[in-house]
Amino acid sequence: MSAGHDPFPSVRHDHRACVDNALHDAETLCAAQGLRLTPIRRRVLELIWQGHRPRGAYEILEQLAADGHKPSPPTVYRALDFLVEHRLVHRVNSRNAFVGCARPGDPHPAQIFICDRCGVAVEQSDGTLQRRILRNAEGMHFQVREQTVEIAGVCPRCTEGRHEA
Amino acid sequence: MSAGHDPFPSVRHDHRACVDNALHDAETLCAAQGLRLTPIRRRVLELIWQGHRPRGAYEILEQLAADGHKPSPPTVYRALDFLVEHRLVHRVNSRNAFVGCARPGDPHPAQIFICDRCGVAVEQSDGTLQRRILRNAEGMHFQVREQTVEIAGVCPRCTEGRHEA
DNA sequence: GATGTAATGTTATTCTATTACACCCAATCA
DNA sequence: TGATTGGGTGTAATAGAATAACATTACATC
Repeated sequence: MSAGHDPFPSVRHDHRACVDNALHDAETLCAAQGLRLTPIRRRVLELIWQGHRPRGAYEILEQLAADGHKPSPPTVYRALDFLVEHRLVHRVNSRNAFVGCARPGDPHPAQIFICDRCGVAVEQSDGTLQRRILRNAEGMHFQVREQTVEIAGVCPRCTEGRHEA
Repeated sequence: MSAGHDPFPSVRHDHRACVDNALHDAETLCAAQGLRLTPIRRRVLELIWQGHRPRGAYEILEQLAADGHKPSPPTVYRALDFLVEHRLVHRVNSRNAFVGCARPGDPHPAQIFICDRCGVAVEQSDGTLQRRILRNAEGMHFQVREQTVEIAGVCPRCTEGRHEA
């Protein structure tokens, strides 16, 4: 993995470590909160972390099928609901897809940058930006429940012409 | 329409004026740019403006059916594509729906606030917020193409207990 | 009228998500 | 013990959102 473009990872980098960390974090978090990281939930999380690009529910479903037994949609959506609810993954609304959360369990809303070319998504959590949104909401007496901030464009790696998709 | 909670309109307010303005603006804009506001496009825009709540494509389709002839999905999606492309309506990604644009033709990205209870959506265009996003993107050498900023919560009218849904 | 392009019509299909109901299993308690 | 309960999963059917591919029509221009 070459340097210089962090935090944008190469779409091809070896991220066994990412997966391992994510699973470890998830186990710690679930243990701490008395949540059940069942085999299905764990496997879905693992599959999502196979890359840094958001994955659709049916894409995950196909991958689960490769394990030998193809579950039906509700099974996958239930696992995803669990993972989203407990902040282990983010839903990417602009793509109807799901991506691993960089700060599992942390309730901070994130801004997600998604590359149109390689598909890699990276999250940020800019407190200033977030406070600005809350301030604007307050200004109109709007009570915020949830924020969706997604930015599509071209990541630094792809800008340089070495499209890695 | 009672005062005190602008810019959040009542879900029940009489907005013939909103619709009329929107259609008038659209006609002006299309004339100026040599675009064709065909009957279908015009009707779809009109239906979207029937309220301040985002509408799904199939909801629009049903309403078109009431006109006597039920078009097929591509027809509606094409009209929506046109309206979105020329900034007459916004796509609300978090709902897979469409809402009238308050500043038709203006290329400024908007932040959309959507009430969970009454469904009303209001847009804002905070330059400071937007610049902050662009700055963050620059910081990671990310070239922005499109921003999605959608905030879900409860609008002032619904907060007061007089849910208007 | 012939031509080229934009717009619409039509059919089928793909992708995304949920409803409703059955079943299993482990924890709890009468 | 066994009855109950609740969470998790299995299954079938369906709803909802979006697009592909191709045919046809409308319209401006030459």
